[in-house]
Amino acid sequence: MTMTATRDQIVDAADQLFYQHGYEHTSFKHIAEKVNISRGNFYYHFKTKDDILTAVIQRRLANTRRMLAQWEAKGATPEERIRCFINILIRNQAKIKLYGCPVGTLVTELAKLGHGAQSDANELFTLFRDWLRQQFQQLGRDKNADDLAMHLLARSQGVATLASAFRDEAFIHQEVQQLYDWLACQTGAPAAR
Amino acid sequence: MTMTATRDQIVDAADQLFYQHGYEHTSFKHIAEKVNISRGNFYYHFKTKDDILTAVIQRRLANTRRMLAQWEAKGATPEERIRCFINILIRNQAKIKLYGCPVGTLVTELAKLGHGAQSDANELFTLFRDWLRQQFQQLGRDKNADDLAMHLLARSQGVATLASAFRDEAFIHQEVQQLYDWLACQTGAPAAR
DNA sequence: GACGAAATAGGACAACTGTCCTACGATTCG
DNA sequence: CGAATCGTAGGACAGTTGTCCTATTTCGTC
Repeated sequence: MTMTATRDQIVDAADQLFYQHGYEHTSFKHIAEKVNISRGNFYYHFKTKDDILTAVIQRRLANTRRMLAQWEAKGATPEERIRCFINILIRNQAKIKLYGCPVGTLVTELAKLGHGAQSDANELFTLFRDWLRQQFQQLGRDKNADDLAMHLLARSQGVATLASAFRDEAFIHQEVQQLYDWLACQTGAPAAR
Repeated sequence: MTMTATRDQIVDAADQLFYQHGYEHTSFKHIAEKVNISRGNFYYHFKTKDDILTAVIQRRLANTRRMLAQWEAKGATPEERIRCFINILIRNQAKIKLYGCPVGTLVTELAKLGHGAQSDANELFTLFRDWLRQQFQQLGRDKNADDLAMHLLARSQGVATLASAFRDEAFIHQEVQQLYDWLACQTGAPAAR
C-alpha cells in the first residue's frame, strides 16, 4: 500500500479512537489493530504519539474549515448559517450521546494532561468562535458578536456534556429547539440587554 | 498515624489529583508522593485503584449533599437558593479556569474509559439535578421544573468548559450575569414556552 | 526478470503501571 | 516490660506503554 494511504488510515483510526476512548487511553496497539498494521511499523509513519495527535488535530481543523465553508455556501442568511451550527447537535446526536463533543472533550483532556498540543486543539474552538462571530456581525450584532458566539458555543458544549452523562437524546432535541428560539430572538431586536 | 487519618489523606490527595490531571493519568506513585507514603503501602488501605475512585466519589457525594443542605438553609427563597448554585461558577472560577468542572470532566472521562463507576459519578449530577428541580417546583414551575434544572446544569457545564479552554474568567462573570437574568425571568412568569 | 527503494513485520528495550507479598518499626495494652 | 496488633516500607511481579532497531517483503522502474 502507498505510504500516504496507510498514513491516512492511521490518522483516521486514531481520530476515531481518540474521540471514543480519549487520547491517553488509546495506545499504539489499539490503533494498530484497527488499521491491521504491526505495532512496530508506526515508527515509519510517525515518530511519536504526539505526532499522531498533531496529525489528528490538523485533520480535524481541515474538516472543520471545509464544513464551515459549506455552511457559508448553503445558508442564504446569517440566521440560516448559524442554524447549521446548532444542527450538528442533532446530526451527531448518536455519537454525542456516547462520547460527548469531540472538540470539548479533547481540549479538556489535553488541558488536564498539561499537553502542549492543547493550544492546537483549541484552534478548533477558535475556528467556530470566529465563524460564529462573523455571522452575528452580519446579523447586525456588531457590539457583542463575539459574546454571542461564545454564548452559543458554551450552550452547545453544555448540551453535549449532559446528553452524554445522562445518555439522553431527547434532551438534545429540547435544548436545540430552545437554541433556535434564542437565535430567532437575536435576529430582529438590536440588543436585549 | 491512625489508619483513618492516612486513608483520608489518600482520598483527599486522590480527589485533587483526579480533578487536576484526570483519573487515568493519576498513578499510585503520584498520590503516594503527595501523601508522603510508600507506594506499596496502598494495598493496606485500598485493594485496587477503582476502590480509591469509589472512595473519592463517595467523598464528593457527601460534600455535595452538605453543600446543598447549606444552600437550603441559607437561601430564604427558591430564587436565592438557585443563585447559590450559579454562584459556584464564581466561587471556584480559578480552579474552573484551569481544570473545568470537577463533575463534568470526571463523568466524561469515565464514560470514555467505559469505566463502571461512571454511574456512581453521575449520581453527582443527579444530586444537583434533583435539588434544582425541587427549587424550580417551589418557584411554581411544576410543569417543566426538571427541564429547567437540566437547562441550568447544561449552561453551567458549557461555561466551565469554555472558560477552561480559553482560560477566560471574564467570560464566567459575563455568563453568570446572564444566568442571573435568566433566573429572574423564570421567577414571575408562568411558562415562557 | 533484476534491482533499488518503499513499506512492513517482529521484536528488543527501558520505563511505568496496578497488584501483591513479606519483613520491619511503632503503638497499645495486658 | 513484653507481646500482639496496627501501620508502614521496600520491592517483586507480570503486563503494558512508547520508542526504536533490524530483517524481510512488496513494489515501481529499467
